[in-house]
Amino acid sequence: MRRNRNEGNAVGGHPLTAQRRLLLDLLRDAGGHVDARELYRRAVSRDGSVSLATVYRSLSLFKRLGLVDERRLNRVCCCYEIRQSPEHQHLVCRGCGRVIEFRSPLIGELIESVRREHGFILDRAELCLEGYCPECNSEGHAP
Amino acid sequence: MRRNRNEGNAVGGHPLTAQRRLLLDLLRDAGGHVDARELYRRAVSRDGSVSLATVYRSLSLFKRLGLVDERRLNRVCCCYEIRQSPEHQHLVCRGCGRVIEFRSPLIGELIESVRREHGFILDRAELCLEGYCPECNSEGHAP
DNA sequence: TTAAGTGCAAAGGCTTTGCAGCATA
DNA sequence: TATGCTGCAAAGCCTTTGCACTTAA
Repeated sequence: MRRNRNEGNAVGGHPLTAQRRLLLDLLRDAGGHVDARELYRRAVSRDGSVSLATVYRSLSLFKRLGLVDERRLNRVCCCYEIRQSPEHQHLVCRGCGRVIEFRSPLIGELIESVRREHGFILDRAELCLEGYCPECNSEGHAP
Repeated sequence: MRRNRNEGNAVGGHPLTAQRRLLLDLLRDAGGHVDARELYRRAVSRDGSVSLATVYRSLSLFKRLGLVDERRLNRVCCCYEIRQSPEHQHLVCRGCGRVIEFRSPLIGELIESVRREHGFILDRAELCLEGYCPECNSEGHAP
């Protein structure tokens, strides 16, 4: 893919090239939990000439601009997701591998209590809960 | 280091070799937050012939046996720590990099609420809070 | 012309694995 | 002897980086 003309909107002062637009679209469609490799695969299937380096560089830019969040949902690699309005956390099922998003007011309370007790100003809270979902529990997949 | 005679206690049915004993000692002394590379450096300084492969293999064994916990405190590598009685979580300062352990009853409440609302049985909760500690805040290191 | 984005390939860093040798039972 | 641990080296992955080319202002 040769770089196309700036496609209208810029992102944080950086031109929205065709590659960046494609990657942002894919991230939006994915609705979260895509790793760089998978994003690259999807990008290539739409445009065979996108490079993996551009995927990483774009993700790095999106992170800096606060457009996407980087999460560690497994041991090996990072997952990326479009930043959404409500703060949310993840539940990972060790049995079937699926990831569920959830929200809880307790997270906010926790952050506030840490600020009160330790004087920390927090700008990022990442909570990863692992266990077994109801289905895997009932089917005896849990150990 | 040639393998020494089993030094008394076995760990989970596996012999406590000199290497494993050394690594467990170092993990205990470290009191948490050591990555594999650092553990390897410390091990080598006490015994020049320990290999990095043994460090990883031992850590993997310790994890399986539940002796150590693996944490992701930064983007790059894992940290390991001896499993301690009280559940605790980590506060990471983005300014000076120091890591503070803390406990909160809210974590337990959170796990219970997830069980109630989603039916998940959780066996691992990893919370990583990032921000700026009081010192870095007052010195203006925070952005 | 200048600054910045891209693709390609190579390199970097962390982790795992294959293999042969040796120790323990 | 048989099993399992170790060191060494190589390979595997994920991610970053150097370079030359191209594009847009």
